[in-house]
Amino acid sequence: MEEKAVIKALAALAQASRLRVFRALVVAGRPGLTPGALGNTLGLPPATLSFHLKELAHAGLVSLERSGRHLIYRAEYAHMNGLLAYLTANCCEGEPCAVVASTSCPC
Amino acid sequence: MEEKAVIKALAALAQASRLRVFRALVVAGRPGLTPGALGNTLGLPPATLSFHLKELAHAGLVSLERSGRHLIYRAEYAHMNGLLAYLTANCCEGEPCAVVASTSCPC
DNA sequence: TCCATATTTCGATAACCGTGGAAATGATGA
DNA sequence: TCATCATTTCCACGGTTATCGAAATATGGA
Repeated sequence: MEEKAVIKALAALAQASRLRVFRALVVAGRPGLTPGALGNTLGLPPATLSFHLKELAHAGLVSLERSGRHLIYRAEYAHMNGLLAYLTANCCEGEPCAVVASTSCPC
Repeated sequence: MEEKAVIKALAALAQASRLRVFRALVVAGRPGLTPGALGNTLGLPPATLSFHLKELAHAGLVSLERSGRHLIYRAEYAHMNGLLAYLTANCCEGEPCAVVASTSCPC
């Protein structure tokens, strides 16, 4: 993962409404959530929510799929894991160190 | 870790200069680095670097210690790990999932 | 005490970001 | 085709952020 993508992802998450949206999608897992459901849960007006979802999608942290007249948003676990890995890479000059924020999420 | 702290940490990292500073400190490990060394490595003017270091310190991502006429900045691994854990908590509705960004860094 | 070096604070500027109402777009079923 | 519901785009406002030169503040050594 490149620095630019990392910064975009971090910036996307560094905002209360977006972090909540993303967390809700992370918890939701495979089935994902529609903007309507997210809006109800989090109490965000449609325009605001749409703005933030686009921001998250741009950052690669969520994906969307149309299903009838609904959209389904899902967390992109691989991208999130790339982000975590970037932050911990080459930690501590090779000293023994348990971070190496693991792996991938096969949800 | 609370949402507010998480957002502060993410915002602190969502900026190229700061991310580079933090990464340099993560790699440096226990010995840490002085602002002078960071400035040389990253080519940042003193005022800019100082601004960013304060930002990182405020976010809890780095700590500093005075040593003679030098300051030593270090990455706060525990805080970083708290951040990673927050992002992956309760992932995927309890489906089996390898994320759970591990543990702590005993560097 | 005084100097040289390390680092921070001040201040000004330009650019970016979050918010949400109102209007537009897109999709479906009748 | 039309009515309806879901979602996005447009727009304007106020607030926050990054940058860095110049000046101020440590600190230790001579």
